[in-house]
Amino acid sequence: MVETTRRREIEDVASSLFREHGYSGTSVRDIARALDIQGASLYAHVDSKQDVLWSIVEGTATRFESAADAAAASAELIPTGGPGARLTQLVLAHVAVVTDDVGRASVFIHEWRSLGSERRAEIARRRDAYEARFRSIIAEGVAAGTFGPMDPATATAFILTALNGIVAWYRPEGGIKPADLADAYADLALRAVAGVPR
Amino acid sequence: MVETTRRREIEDVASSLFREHGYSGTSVRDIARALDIQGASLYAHVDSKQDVLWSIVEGTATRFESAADAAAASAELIPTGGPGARLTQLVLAHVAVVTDDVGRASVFIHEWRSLGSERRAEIARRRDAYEARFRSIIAEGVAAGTFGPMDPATATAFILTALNGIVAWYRPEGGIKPADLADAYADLALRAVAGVPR
DNA sequence: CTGCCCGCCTAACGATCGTTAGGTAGGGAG
DNA sequence: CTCCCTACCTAACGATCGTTAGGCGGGCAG
Repeated sequence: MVETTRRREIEDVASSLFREHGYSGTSVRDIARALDIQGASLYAHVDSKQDVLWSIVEGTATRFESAADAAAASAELIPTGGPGARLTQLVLAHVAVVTDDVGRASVFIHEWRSLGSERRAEIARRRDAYEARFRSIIAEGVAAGTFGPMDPATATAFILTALNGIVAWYRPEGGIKPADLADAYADLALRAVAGVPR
Repeated sequence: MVETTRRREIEDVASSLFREHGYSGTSVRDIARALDIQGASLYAHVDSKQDVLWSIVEGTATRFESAADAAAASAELIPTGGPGARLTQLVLAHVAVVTDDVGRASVFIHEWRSLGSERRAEIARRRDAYEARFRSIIAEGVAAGTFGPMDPATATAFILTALNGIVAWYRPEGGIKPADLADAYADLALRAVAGVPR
């Protein structure tokens, strides 16, 4: 069950259907119809409908984690890289992953609850760890006086849900360049946590 | 089809089930089981499953609109009420509606796509109008130099999705007081758009 | 006491769900 | 030419979907 091209096409159309109608709201025959084949023919390429969801969710989780790793590594290279620079890199990386494939990102963000309990637990754990990257940077900035004062967990929730909210409105054909969006969102996120002269 | 107590109970359990499993992922028999009655018995109180979704979504839309009206009226009374004060009132009002009934808010935010096309179009129109309240205040602040510089539409998307993201993590029993959350989110939103000394 | 209405019941309908079984056309390899 | 494998097909399965029809008990009004 390890195809390359056809399997990829299946996950592509499944992503956009899952994004639009949800996992439960999309039938196997819906996915097949988008590929101009019969519903039962899909089972030559996938084990089950859950299998398709898992591939999309797990693959996207890995892409987010890899991008965050790369962002942390690149922030390490900045000589003056305090919490502000590190948070900026993390936000830029997150937005890039989202805009690179909005369908898959949307499914990862919203449809992971439809997974079976063991797989759902794994994703929950990895999401917590991912969120902790943001939270610890913000906590560090608050402790150093660069940010805040504020509750790091609340600020993390605010920023991360704003970034994930991109999937609710962003359309690649809409004319907004991904890099511009990432820069704008990094500015907004940074200002939200930055210490303010009151 | 205008019950008071039983109908309300039905929409309450439907809200939490729709929130957890989505509209498509929740069956009429699931809703009935939570009320300890048979699936078919629900039809003594509602016209259809879509009817339940519509009641929840339409009622919640109205609550958001009313709260925003009240927020605008209260901001009017503040003598020094510039865009900052008006945006603060709007954010406080929005967060209050969300925390007052997270289940209904979550369904309104995520499940309106499952409505029929005419009703979906109505909600889309009302959401656009609601979003425009935020956008015009931000645009005004940017024009006055109080905010920005930034694109008001992008900033609106950032803030509004952050506020709506509350439904993804907030649990009333979690110990966070709604008023504290609203204050913290208003601070974060205001700082995000505030002009920054760079 | 009688009758009615309200809230729930059981039974069933046609449609659609995810999935399996078994078959077939066609192209590339020997 | 033959064989096989890939990619698809038709047909069907049991389960579950939203919804309708018709019945039944119990409390309230007359």
